[in-house]
Amino acid sequence: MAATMQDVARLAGVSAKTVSNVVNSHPHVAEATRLKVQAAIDKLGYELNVTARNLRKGRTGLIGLALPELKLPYFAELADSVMVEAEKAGLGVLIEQTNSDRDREIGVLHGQLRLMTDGLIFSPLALGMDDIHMFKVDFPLVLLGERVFGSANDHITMSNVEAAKAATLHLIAAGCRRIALIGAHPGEVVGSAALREQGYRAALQEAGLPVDEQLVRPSEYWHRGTGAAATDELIESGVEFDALFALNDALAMGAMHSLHAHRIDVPGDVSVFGFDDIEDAAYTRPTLSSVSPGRDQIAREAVQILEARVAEAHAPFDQRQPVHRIYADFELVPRESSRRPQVIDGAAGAKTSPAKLAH
Amino acid sequence: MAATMQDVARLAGVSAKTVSNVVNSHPHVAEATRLKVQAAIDKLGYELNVTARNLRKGRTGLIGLALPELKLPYFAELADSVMVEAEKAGLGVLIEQTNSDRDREIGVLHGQLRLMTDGLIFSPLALGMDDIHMFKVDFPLVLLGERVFGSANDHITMSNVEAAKAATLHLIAAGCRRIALIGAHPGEVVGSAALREQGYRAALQEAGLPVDEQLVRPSEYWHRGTGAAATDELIESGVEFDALFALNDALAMGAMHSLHAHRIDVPGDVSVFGFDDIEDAAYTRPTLSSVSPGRDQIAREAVQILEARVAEAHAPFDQRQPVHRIYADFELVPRESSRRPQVIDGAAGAKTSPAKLAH
DNA sequence: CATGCCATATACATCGTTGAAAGGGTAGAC
DNA sequence: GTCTACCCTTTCAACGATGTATATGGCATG
Repeated sequence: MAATMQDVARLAGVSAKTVSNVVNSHPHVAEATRLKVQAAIDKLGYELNVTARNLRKGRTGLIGLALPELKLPYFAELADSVMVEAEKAGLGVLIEQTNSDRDREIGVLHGQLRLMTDGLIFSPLALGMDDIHMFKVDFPLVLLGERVFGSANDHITMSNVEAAKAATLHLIAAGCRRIALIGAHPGEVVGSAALREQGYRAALQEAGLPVDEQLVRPSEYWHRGTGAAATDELIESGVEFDALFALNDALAMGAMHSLHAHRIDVPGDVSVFGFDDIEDAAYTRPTLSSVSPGRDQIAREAVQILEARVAEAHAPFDQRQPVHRIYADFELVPRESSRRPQVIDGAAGAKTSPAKLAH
Repeated sequence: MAATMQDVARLAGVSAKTVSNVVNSHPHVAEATRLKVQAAIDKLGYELNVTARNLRKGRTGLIGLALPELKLPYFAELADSVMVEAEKAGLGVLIEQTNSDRDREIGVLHGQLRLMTDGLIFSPLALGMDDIHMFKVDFPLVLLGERVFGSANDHITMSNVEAAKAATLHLIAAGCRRIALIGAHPGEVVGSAALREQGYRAALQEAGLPVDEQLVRPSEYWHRGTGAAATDELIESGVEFDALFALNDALAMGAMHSLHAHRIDVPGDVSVFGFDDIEDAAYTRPTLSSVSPGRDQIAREAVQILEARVAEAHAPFDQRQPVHRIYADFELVPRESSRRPQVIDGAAGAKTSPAKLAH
């Protein structure tokens, strides 16, 4: 059986509380006592029982992170960033995958695991504006993404409209005139798809270009396979286009796959722009232009806000911070896939000095 | 303040233990009582305090998963599989990233987070045979990977030698005669690199082909960037080769990037075979042949063994299971990158019916 | 010399739950 | 009518740590 503080105390000839004081580097502990206790700890191989401490303190030192799927590179990278930030704050991260499933997303808010955490960072993909009441919970909750607006939760998102507009304008500046959109969610009002499409339309309008609805291609899921399928359909429909703006990088990668299979050259015949700037983007062929969404900033703010909420959970209501609503900065990262045809030089391109387009 | 069992008990007019019995679906609870208690629970919005239960039960219901980096697709997919398995067993997963850093890997075995878990699944990349004593710990620990053999821990790995041999033989069967190896770790005796290289050499020998040491290219890290760099060097060295066997898919993707930049056609001029069969492999251009390492099986066995160890932790020593040493099955997944030149048809290839080469 | 302060250490209750053991009641067996 | 058996429920004492209040002794202050 593992040793307890009592065991250590007995061996060191002090009280359990003194052992506790040593372990927690309490200020007023005599050096001699500290050494005695430390010796006893080492001898017994004592390890603090964190569960007992948690019970006493009413906190677990863990935060939850609920996201659709770790396999999706964007979320793997987000999880990475969140874990790095959490570690700085001395917190552990309990990850839950929702698979974008409605029931699982609800489960995240009420399940067993939730009870083991002090708070939750949640990136919903299935729950939306209609479910806003579900986010009224009595534990610290920070929402990420674009599914929900106007709830009473802290919320971190990015400037989707502006970012999509900037990406589209970049394609226009490169000479593209018939820019297809891959990954639309028709009928959606909020959500990444709707907002990015909005930015796309705004850019066309600003440039005085018409929107051809045939170029707006829906795709419910944003995976490589669906991106390839949507592009196949677009090509087979016979509609002309000279650029593709994919609403995320996975779609873009699938699209490039499809273009290649149809012997359409990127960027010679068609330029491609993605969204998320996942690490893969620098290694596709050709390298993929994309929008970098400020992942680190999102993770940092999310953890910091959550931490502050956990800390104030036991404070009087009137001392609490107002609800945060944060828009993370973005950057355009142009790479080979969106070069003007005449500028192609075939060189392998890593991230080129990105146009900083701070919000 | 959150309600406790006492509060519920008072409201329902029963004892706290009865509330506990209801919450835990204890067999002998009168239906009337159950309803009374349930009503009180609903009315108060009572939620079980998991920490208190954990303290009482001496278990946390969490397992640790220590891996190098979630951003590496292989580990993201592994984490996914582990979480799915853990959920089936009613366990949560606390992920820690080591970044292949020695101190961090040691920290994983002794840090704060470890104390919050019932056991650990650990895939070390920095610690090796010299550190075998470190794995002698008094909590359930399942090791993954090829860094350590012969320790007294449960250990799950794959048949690296056989898998690498099969992949190399596949290239040979496709007509390749000068097969370069990317990602070697010279001097290493165990570890994925050493074992896979061993399989590579075995295949060449079996086919009666000589090993040209100039074709064995080292690369300490197995990332896309290093794969590209190693391939650049290989090309610039002027050594002839007609195939590349990359020791993981990231290296392979980097290699294909480099080959493309040098206008070398895959598989026309050079065939490429990777290792790990990450999801990306089906979407590279050309699609990447790879070895599928039985990730799901690894995850399943790891969680099941760990769970069994946790369960028997309080059992007498003589009733414990012997140490497990499991070799997961693998499969070859040939795709476009290793087709014989004359067989190329340019079609987009998803996972083609893979040659099952069970171990 | 009395007073108060500070550093140090302790005793005790407590966080919220559950296992063990025991109590009360009803029903069927003899 | 008593006994046994079983169902349902309760009481009590943990699990292992820490906050609060308190005790002790030394030292400085007035």
